[in-house]
Amino acid sequence: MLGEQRSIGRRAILSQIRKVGPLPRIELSEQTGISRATVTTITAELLDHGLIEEIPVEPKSKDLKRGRPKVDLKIRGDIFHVAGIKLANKSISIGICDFEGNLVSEYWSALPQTIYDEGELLATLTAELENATRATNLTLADLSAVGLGLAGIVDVVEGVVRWSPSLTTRNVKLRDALSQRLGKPVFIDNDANLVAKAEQYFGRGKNVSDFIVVTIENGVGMGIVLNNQLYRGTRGCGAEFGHTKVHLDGALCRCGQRGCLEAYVADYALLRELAVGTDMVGSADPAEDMAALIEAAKAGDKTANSVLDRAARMFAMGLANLVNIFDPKLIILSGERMQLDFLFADDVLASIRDIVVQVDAPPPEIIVHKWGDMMWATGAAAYAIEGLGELTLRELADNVA
Amino acid sequence: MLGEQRSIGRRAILSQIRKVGPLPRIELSEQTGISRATVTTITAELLDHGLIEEIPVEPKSKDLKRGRPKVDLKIRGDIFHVAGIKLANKSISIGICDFEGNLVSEYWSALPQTIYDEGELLATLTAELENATRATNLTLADLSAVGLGLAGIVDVVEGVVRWSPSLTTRNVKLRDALSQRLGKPVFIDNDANLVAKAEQYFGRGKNVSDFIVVTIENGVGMGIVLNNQLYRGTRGCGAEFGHTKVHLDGALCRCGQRGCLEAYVADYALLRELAVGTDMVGSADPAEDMAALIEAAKAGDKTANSVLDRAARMFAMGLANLVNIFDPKLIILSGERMQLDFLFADDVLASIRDIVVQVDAPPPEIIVHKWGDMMWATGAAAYAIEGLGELTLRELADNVA
DNA sequence: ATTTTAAATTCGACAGTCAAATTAAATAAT
DNA sequence: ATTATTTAATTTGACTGTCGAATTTAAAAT
Repeated sequence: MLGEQRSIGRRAILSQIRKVGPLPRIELSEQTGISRATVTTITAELLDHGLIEEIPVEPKSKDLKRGRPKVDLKIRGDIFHVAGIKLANKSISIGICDFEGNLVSEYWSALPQTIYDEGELLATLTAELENATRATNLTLADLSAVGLGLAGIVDVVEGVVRWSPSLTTRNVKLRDALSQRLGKPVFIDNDANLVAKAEQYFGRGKNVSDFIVVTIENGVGMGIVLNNQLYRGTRGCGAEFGHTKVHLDGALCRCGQRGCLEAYVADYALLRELAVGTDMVGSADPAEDMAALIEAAKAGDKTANSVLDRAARMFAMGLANLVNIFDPKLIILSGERMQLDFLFADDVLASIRDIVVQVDAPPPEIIVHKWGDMMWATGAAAYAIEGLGELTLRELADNVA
Repeated sequence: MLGEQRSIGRRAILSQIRKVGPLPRIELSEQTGISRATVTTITAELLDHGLIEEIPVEPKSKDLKRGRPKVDLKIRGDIFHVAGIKLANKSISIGICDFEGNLVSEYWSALPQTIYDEGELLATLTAELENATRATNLTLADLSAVGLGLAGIVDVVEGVVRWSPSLTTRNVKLRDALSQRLGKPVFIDNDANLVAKAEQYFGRGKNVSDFIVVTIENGVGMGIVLNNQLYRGTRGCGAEFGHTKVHLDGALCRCGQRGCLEAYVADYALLRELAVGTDMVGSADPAEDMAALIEAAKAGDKTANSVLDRAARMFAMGLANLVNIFDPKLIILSGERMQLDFLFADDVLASIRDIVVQVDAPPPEIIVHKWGDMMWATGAAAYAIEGLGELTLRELADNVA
């Protein structure tokens, strides 16, 4: 209980500065409800520790006013650098951000393997991190923290990967192992959650307290933000949107079960339908086949349209269920795969409105947000920034005490 | 920010006393992390205002120990009495509780109408409340607050019933209207949420921070407790579990849409299947028909079993989706309708385990909790108690300030 | 009676917030 | 140029509230 109150204030002020960008103390006071006096003392502390900085001048804003000019405060970007890593199926992407969240450097690399044992993965991650820093004027030692996202089931509290398609063994204590190896704090999470983090920090969820992010990559992922924080189930395996059942004894899913949403909307689900009775597919590359499918549909091919149509309707049904369960303010469909545009078509989104319980209030906003390849890594970096900020604040509290 | 810290302490201590029953100050201190000194001052305040009381003696516990004996503190039941009202389709039940949560009196009455305009409903509620108090040695004036639950979509923050099958008009400001009429605070909510409240305060969710309650009455309802508090969507229309879609273009639901879970598991859904091609149903009373259906199934009738079987599997699928989305620690199937036992059969619950994403951690516990008729009203009363406690604490803070 | 033990209270130090007064830094007026 | 005005930020002093340590209280053990 001791020193707790000040910690709350510090956290409130720091996160407010991060959220609404450069702003003067007086507005901080108004927005947080903390008195000017206290804002002064807290910001002095944060300045002292280098977490924030005053912006030299404010070049003469809109209208010239008299009185002592405001002094803007902002997060000091150059105090820390962090790396965000997204480990994908056969590739890895790494983004290096400063503490303000500016992407300083991007790195992408193909990987020879898809599945690793713990030692191999640690070695690979370390090596690729070094590669990524080489492209900048930084070294590995300059990074203050690392965020890592990978597919699978991740116990965030313990830092353990319960299961991942990228790992040969279960229950790998990846966070601590990597942290020890790198000599700096590491934060790991499921990759769908990282997209939610990216949206929350840098994207369309920036000032929204409750929203849901649905991603389509290979599978269908989901991140839930409630009350400004990521909701993870009790075992870290909630939010398995792709494996919610949309049909009793339905189509077979990669996971071995039947009727999963994923088994109706993922690449493989669409392509296997075409495998019988058409010659539309057959190249070795699924991406190529998907392109052919979409092309055919656009050209008016009835079979192709039928396949895509059902997928879209199943997807709409899944989304409608999310609305019925969560009644969120906002759903963000986030991803980079343009070829899945058909799932995000306006009429799909419109049809959701019809299969949702009706109220007088406006239905939740559903928006499509297309990101580049770096989105995932950015989310991982956001997670590292958040964790690092928390660590630093705690350290600060201990120092003062 | 002023006086806030003390408020936090007060709330923590009061709710801890309520949660773990009579306990001495020293344990309060340990459990809340608040120092003994502060516990003394806060409990003194609460005692002063009559919210809690010391239990005269603790008759000599297990082993005789020396030292100053502990003095247990408990919520003072007789300081307040509240009524909880559940407005059902053609009946109303009212429970009167003391501030400790003890059910002092139960009342049930059939209603002549199912749907009311605002004035009629207010009059009915007031009249029935008076009837309910008549059975006790209390009068309406002795009630300090009233909780009311009814089916429909309720905006809890504004106290407005957006829509209800019991009301002829939409957007009725029921809370304030009833509050004004009765001259005491009123709290209203959706009835499924009230069951969750009942479980949280008096039932199986007592010391669980995150759980989901599914109720089967006429429809299928759900209440979600996350982080110790009820989750309501942004428009107060989340948690519509009964209207999540389990089949694309599926069975027609009462709500006019297709494929709702309710359209597969509710009474009317089962009976309408039997209406064609069997003579199993046909009495005027659905309850009687349901009994006949279940009887036939037990006797081995293939059609009856087929009907019940599909309903059970659909129900399991819906529950599995909840698990996949929320990954809760606990799901409580709460209700009184024994005739729906088939939905709660062990093999149904077991089958859920198979259609849920597998992890090493144990799957969520799914328990069946059968309550009596008063459950709903008890939940409404719990809501009133909670709200009243909050009001009283706020008042206390203002008085001191 | 006296000692021992443990709960509860009291006391004084300290942390932290805030309103009000003061200082700082700019423009406007003379 | 100098003074007045205006507004942001800081400083000051009062006050709230928490906590550890010392003290008091109420019992059993000696």
